[in-house]
Amino acid sequence: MAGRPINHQRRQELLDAAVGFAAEHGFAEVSWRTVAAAVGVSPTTLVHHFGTKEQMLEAILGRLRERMFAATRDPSGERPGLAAEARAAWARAADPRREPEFRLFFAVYGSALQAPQQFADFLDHAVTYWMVALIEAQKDEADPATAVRRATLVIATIRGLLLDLLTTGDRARVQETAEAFFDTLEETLERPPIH
Amino acid sequence: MAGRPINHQRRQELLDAAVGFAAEHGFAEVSWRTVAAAVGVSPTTLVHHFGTKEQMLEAILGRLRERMFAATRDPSGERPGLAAEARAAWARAADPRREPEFRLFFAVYGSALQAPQQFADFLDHAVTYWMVALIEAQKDEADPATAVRRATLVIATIRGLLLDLLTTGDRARVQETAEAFFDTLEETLERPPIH
DNA sequence: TAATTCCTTGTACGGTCGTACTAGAAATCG
DNA sequence: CGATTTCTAGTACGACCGTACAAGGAATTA
Repeated sequence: MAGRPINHQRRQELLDAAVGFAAEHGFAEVSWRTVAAAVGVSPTTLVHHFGTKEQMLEAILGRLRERMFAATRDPSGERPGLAAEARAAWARAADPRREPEFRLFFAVYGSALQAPQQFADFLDHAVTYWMVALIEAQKDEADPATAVRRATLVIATIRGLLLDLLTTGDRARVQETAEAFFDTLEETLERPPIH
Repeated sequence: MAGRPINHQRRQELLDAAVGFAAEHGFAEVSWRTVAAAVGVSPTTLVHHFGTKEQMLEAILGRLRERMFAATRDPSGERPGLAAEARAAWARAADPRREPEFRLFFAVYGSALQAPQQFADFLDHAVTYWMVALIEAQKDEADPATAVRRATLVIATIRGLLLDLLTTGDRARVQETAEAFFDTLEETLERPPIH
């Protein structure tokens, strides 16, 4: 009765390859034929696994979002303090090997047409995650309002510095700025203001 | 001898219309035919004024960059203090009416293929401008190194917050964070650290 | 007025795009 | 083995793309 089983792993392989191609050549270059040629399969094979091109783009975006979220989250699950965690997140994101990925991420980020809801959700998740981290960091004086503001500021700063890092040729300038920011963040959290 | 004079104003009109279309529909939708249909002229007319499509895209990017730089700079030329200036820059950039423009700006920002040098230069100009403003703000204790870091941080923060503003549905959260950031920036500049 | 140059338009060509259709090879179950 | 479903590949079709070419109307100078 039942025929050949569906090979889910095969789809993941093709998806990873498609993400790699998109990160390297940009979204504008993504087509059935170009991706197929780069991967080494027939265009029809990609159509068979993804359905339509829009579905393939959504799949690429979804996987890209997963990687971005994994990059900004501490994989160990430990909470050595907010400043340290922010520092680690920066170090992970500022990895030059991730540059093509982040380029593609930001390119899609600004686009109003490419699945904006997905990225809005992604951003909200990031804010929530950091807000929780911030509240846990300063356990006693947990003011939700300032925690949200600080989480928003940390995320925005890291993101803005990453944009700078992708654009400028002076990586050292951005790197030093990031370290200085984390230093002041550490001081602020260790010595909370009186008022 | 001489024939009909070149109408430079006509090109600017078409360019403005093209920028408006690109900001509204995104770069992916820009083609001779689509822009021509939106503007109300023949595709051949656009070809005549811009030459090739790549040149038209460059013209659009150049004009977009001009608007972005004008938006982040104080048109009055006065220097009421860095924090006030940063506040004004934020107010100008966070204008909801500019949202399509900024969307397009960030969409191109991350792209590695679309004239990256232009945007690298743009960023360097912005850093230089803010650095000068910072040094002038704290005239006596002018440390170039920290001035550059602070300029980088201010730019990155504003840019990151703008990205957040374009993505999230909670504008108030971002707005409050921005105001809090400018407050602390003001305090930091008025009361420089001892060390 | 005649010549010259710019502005605008229509048409046509080669190329790439997404997608549908057909068909053979591979793998699983009765 | 035979039936059934998945995987892969080839082909073809209509649509849009950027660009080149030809031609008529508009504006300026000699």
